[in-house]
Amino acid sequence: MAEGSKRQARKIPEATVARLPIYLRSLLEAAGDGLPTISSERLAELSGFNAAKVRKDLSYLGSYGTRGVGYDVEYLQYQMSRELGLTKDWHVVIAGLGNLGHALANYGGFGDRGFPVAALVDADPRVVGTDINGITVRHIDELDAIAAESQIDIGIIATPASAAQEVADRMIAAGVSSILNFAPTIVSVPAEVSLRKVDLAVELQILSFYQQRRGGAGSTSSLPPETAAAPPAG
Amino acid sequence: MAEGSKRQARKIPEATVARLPIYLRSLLEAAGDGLPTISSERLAELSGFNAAKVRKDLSYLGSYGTRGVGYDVEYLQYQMSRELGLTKDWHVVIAGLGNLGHALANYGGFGDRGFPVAALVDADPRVVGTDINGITVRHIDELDAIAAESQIDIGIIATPASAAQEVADRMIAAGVSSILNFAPTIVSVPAEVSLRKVDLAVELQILSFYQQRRGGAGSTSSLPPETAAAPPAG
DNA sequence: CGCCGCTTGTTCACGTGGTCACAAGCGCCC
DNA sequence: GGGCGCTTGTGACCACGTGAACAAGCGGCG
Ligand SMILES: NC(=O)c1ccc[n+]([C@@H]2O[C@H](COP(=O)([O-])OP(=O)(O)OC[C@H]3O[C@@H](n4cnc5c(N)ncnc54)[C@H](O)[C@@H]3O)[C@@H](O)[C@H]2O)c1
Ligand SMILES: NC(=O)c1ccc[n+]([C@@H]2O[C@H](COP(=O)([O-])OP(=O)(O)OC[C@H]3O[C@@H](n4cnc5c(N)ncnc54)[C@H](O)[C@@H]3O)[C@@H](O)[C@H]2O)c1
Repeated sequence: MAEGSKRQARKIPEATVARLPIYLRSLLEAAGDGLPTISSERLAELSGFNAAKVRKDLSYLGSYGTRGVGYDVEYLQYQMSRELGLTKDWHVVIAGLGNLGHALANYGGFGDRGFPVAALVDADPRVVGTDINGITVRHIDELDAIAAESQIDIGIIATPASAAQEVADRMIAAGVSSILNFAPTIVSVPAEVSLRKVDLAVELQILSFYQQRRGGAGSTSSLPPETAAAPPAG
Repeated sequence: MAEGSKRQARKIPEATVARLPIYLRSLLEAAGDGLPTISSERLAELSGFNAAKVRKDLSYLGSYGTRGVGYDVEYLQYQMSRELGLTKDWHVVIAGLGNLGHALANYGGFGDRGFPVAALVDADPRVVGTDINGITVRHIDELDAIAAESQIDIGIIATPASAAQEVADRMIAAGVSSILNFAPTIVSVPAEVSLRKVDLAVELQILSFYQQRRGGAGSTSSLPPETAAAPPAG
């Protein structure tokens, strides 16, 4: 790790990191339209942010733009992919093949974009052994063996909340250091493991909060157009 | 400030609003254990934040704690539910009954907690008319009629990205003012509509970024335990 | 009835993130 | 080759969110 020579040590703000994938997707769209370069203003339109933020975010990656012209779409795409670590495949394991796990396993959008599903695991003997999208579900006890067979980078938790912490612990023990949790519960992980969560119920309740504030309680169908109190439309 | 009769005018920070549902879930857990009161410290443990933040967040709701004792679990639960607008049911429509839409429609966790699925809509004639979890899928063209029959509060978009904007527009035209978007694309809505998005690909790419920074590129199985660079474990 | 320990509610200092504005720099055209 | 318009990159400023620290206040105990 003692590289030193590269001034790679730029620390990119967390908020910026979260926007990079959106920029990348917008660039893909622009490339599809055949545009050779793109301005920060146009990129802002496509990605839903404002131009100043776009420029500042991109400046963290380096000075890849040309004043008076804009950014070279293909080159910026490459640099951003590299920064996001998308030049290699990241192997994903999905734990819990119920409603949600099935949908995720059948979804083609992962493998397409550098996140191939490498394994599926469940604890239910009725599920273990079945095939989903060409992959055989194995027992979660085999997780260490699975990780030994092929590198597993990312674990997705789609089990009931009660099992989430245990599943996370097992993943970490098997060497997984990035986890995406769909179960509605708090999962604790050591500092060197990344954890992100997607929580449906939380999202709905946040929507509920702002809708109530707006007075959208349903009984009146006439909306007073004066009541502007809806922040989460960013 | 023209005082205003209600002191309801407290503006709760957006970041706090996003944590309220987590607190509420933690309170539910505490109530299940039969605890009459809970301290900010204990609530912080359960919800995964720190005690100072918990106290500050709760103070936005009002002074519902007792110094030297803590917060009355049941009362705080009630106040928080009221603030989040959970004292009434919010009717949900799901658009797009593919992989993901099916999983969502079959999921029991919504109705349980005040978000009953009131309708399902799709554009594919092969899907329209089928029953999912006891609800018949209708054509998206009927959205206005559906909204006229029964109030629809929240729309969930689970269609391909290419259809997301159009579906959102139709929902808004039908009077829906809160939308949750699962499609990986930018959707624009007027200011008086709340929009939140859940984007799987973005989450995976964020994980990829931090894992690469940590040097977890897979070829070397020996992880230098010194490289701590994994913020998203909040 | 007064003291004491415990926990809240709030204040303050700090860091992060967002917005604005503008000089620097590039390409193009005359 | 010089000027000119356009767009980047960045520095300054402001708003928001976070974390620590502490006085205020409650209940209980002697
Ligand atoms: N289905 C949805 O649309 C949806 C929406 C939001 C959140 N969620 C959350 O996602 C999670 C999964 O939801 P679901 O509807 O698919 O649930 P589900 O009950 O249909 O499936 C859960 C699966 O996990 C397996 N499992 C249980 N314990 C396990 C363990 N210890 N190790 C490995 N596998 C185990 C079960 O065998 C089952 O196959 C839940 O936490 C749920 O709250 C689901
Ligand atoms: N399946 C997953 O696990 C998953 C994960 C992440 C993101 N997503 C995203 O969620 C969305 C849905 O994914 P999916 O796998 O369910 O796709 P899918 O193709 O299986 O289903 C899409 C459904 O939407 C319907 N539809 C198409 N156009 C429509 C329109 N104009 N109005 C109403 N309905 C319409 C289709 O008939 C189909 O039933 C996609 O945008 C996808 O990228 C899915």
